[in-house]
Amino acid sequence: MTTDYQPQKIEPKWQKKWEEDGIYEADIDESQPKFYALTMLPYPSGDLHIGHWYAMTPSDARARYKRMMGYNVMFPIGFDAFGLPAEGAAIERGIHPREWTYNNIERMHGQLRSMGAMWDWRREAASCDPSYYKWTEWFFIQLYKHGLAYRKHSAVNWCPSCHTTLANEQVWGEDRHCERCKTPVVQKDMEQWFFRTTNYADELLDFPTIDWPDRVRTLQTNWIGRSEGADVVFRTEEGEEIPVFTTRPDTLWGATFMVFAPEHPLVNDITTPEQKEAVEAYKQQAARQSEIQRAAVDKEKTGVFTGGYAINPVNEERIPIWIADYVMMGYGSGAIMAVPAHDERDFAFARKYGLEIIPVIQPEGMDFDGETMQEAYVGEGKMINSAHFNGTVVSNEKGRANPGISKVIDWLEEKDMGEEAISYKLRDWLISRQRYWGAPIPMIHCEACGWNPVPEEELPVLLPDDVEWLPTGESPLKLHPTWKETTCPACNGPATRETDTMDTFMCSSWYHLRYLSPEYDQGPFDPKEYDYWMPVDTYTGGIEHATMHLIYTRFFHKAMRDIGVTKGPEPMLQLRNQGMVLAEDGEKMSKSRGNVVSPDDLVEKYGADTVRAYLMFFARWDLGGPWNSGGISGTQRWLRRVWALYTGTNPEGEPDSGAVDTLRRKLHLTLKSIGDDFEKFEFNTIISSLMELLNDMYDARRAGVAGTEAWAEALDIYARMMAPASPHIAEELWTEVLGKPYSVHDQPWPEVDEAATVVEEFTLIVQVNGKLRDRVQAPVGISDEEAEKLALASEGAQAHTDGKEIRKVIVVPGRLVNIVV
RNA sequence: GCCGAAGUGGCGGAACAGGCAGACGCGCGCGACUCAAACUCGCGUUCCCUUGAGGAUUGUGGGUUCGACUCCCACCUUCGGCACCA
Repeated sequence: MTTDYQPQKIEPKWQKKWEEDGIYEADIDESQPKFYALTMLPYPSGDLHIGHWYAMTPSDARARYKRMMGYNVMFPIGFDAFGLPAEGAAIERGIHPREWTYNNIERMHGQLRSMGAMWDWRREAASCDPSYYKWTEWFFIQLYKHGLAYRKHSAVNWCPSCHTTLANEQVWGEDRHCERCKTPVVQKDMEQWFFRTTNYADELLDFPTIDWPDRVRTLQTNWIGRSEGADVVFRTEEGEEIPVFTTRPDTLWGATFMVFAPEHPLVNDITTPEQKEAVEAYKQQAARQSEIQRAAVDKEKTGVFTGGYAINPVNEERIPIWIADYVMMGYGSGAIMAVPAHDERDFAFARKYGLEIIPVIQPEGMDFDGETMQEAYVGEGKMINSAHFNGTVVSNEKGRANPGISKVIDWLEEKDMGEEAISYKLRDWLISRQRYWGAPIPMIHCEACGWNPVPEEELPVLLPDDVEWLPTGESPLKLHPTWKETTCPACNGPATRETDTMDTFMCSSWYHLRYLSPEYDQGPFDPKEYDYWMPVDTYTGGIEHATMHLIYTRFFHKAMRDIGVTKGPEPMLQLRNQGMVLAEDGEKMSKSRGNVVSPDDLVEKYGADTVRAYLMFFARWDLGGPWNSGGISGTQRWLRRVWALYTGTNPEGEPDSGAVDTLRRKLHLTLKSIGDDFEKFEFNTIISSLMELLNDMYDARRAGVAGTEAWAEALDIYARMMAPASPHIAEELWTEVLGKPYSVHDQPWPEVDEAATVVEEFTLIVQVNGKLRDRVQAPVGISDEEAEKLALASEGAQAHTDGKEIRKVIVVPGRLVNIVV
């Protein structure tokens, strides 16, 4: 009667039935604990690739496991559907971005269904849908009304290939390239919309209530880049204030010159006529350089004297002001006090240009001389050359924890020369994009009234359909003849709409909220759904979003909490990152390299259950690694053997003594470890445990266990344990082969029978000098003395202790005996 | 340069509150089934040698310990992130 395992037949059948029956539809149910399992939403590129499968199927398996554990689990899916590739298709092939996007979504629906995941399709959301971006616009207005969205003129990152500005987080790597298209960005002076992420810098550094990987916390912490120190006000000779930020106010007496960023607004005022030419030349060169990119990493410092002087407030010293491109306009105040004796960069600069070096911190037993110092001293010591602070101890601590720094800050504040200050590397989030396919920024500009938000009752500001793309790559919104013409909400006079759209990371900052109630039209989400489901319990996705999406979405949540829209400190309680599946050659998969692994082909050949299991099995989920096409036959064989075991004929015979206990013990130990592994996201060992148990079940069947109660129990539990990883075959075996009530996915996770795992005997390891010499069977609970006796008497021990003096015997109860000779 | 992660058979990987290294799988070898192949099944598979009561072995070198893949110190390699951040 044995038929072959035919996934191509069973899988579509069950997928259809599960969806028709709505078994994965999760609704509010106060009688059950809720579990919101979320996986990062895909961009509708048109093809679900193996990386999506690698990210999603273990997340699905774990959501299924949680469901069987008695949680009311919601596992939604949707599309991050705005973005540039759709416009690329429009330019290249003349297809409207909407059409291209929805065609792709349609195709990906099929692919997502082929996975056999427990998506609740009723909760699907696509960010490009007007019913969605209406609320993206609405959120913008809330941020604007609460002073968290603002417009400013500044130097911004421009991607010449995408024809748009980018946020700081979206510029990557040494060559400062666009995160999306890898083109090096250039600097442009533009007026743009920003969100005040920096208001939340300190709160974003705090991860008290969430279980997130250290790696992500570290990346975010470094990205936010908090430094403690002081703002100190220097002055020009004319009395103009020059605020500077320093982390080392204790070295103020060693400031022998100042350095301004070339773009610093005071440069023109302080430059003397004699220096004008040199300064102008340097400024131009610096501007050009930032455009060509600063190629050299360790390039030599350059700079030019402005001819101007500043007064150091602590000692009234007159010090020269230079400009140099190692000072950035975007950090601190764009000007620094230079203390060459105690800062490596300032030291290099001072030596090169022959500037004075005055040591002000000195460790015990040293006698620094500015003329002869070989390098900057950055360690601890006592203050010298610092007036009444001489002798003050300076430690290696940062900020207030350092007694020297702390005392100087107190004194500066007392004398009104400066104050304690904290500086961050984090910049405000630039959200304007000069693109068409994004959520419109719902703002209107009027010559008379300035900027005003579109009245909320007029939302959404819809994207116009009749648009044209020029080969220049410019946004069609700007070029549209009438779209931007409107009236001012304040004075009713003629006004123009903002033609920029929002960064798509704004859309993805709140998609987990739209999933709650994608049809809801009284607000971005139904508060009842929010109160039941939020926060997200488990969030899975790639590490590459550590300093982009994952910072933005935390900011968004906190800002909205302060505005009164969301609740609680954090949106996602637990985060786990999967690794990346590389191509078989160890390189990144890409169409141009031709090394892409297609999940569709694999599903067609092996079935979804095999692909799912292999993705869970072939690598550590958090690390990923190169694809190995050969290995998949192993998981395919496993499922075939499972099938054969359930559908084959069993040999006649009575069970061997002990075989039943052995099987039950293994069964329940496996059950226990699989549960632990699901909790810990260790998916590879889940599959290997199932394989191991299967081997033991074959052994048990050979030993005549088939037909016993324990055998029936094993078949029952095994099918349930497989259900999360390989849902289709589990259902077929459960419902059709075992004839149990549909559906296996509505069954509770089996309970571990602790009694079954108990053993009477164990293998006692006998070591001599830490080396394995024998193994003997011993009863559980054996006394240390008995164990020692047993070990000493063993053959292996005898051979290695013969004629030697036994110095010591260590007994580890229930494990081993180590004899030291 | 700074921060972080990872180094275990031919390969992917198991095992770490310190206690049998190499589970599970791929690959490979031998055998069974077959006219043959595929499938399937069984056995074997860390390395070395003088083949046995043998030795070595978890990137390298030290250390702690009766005992180290696991803890500590130093270093090497690979991969990610940041990069003149004052």
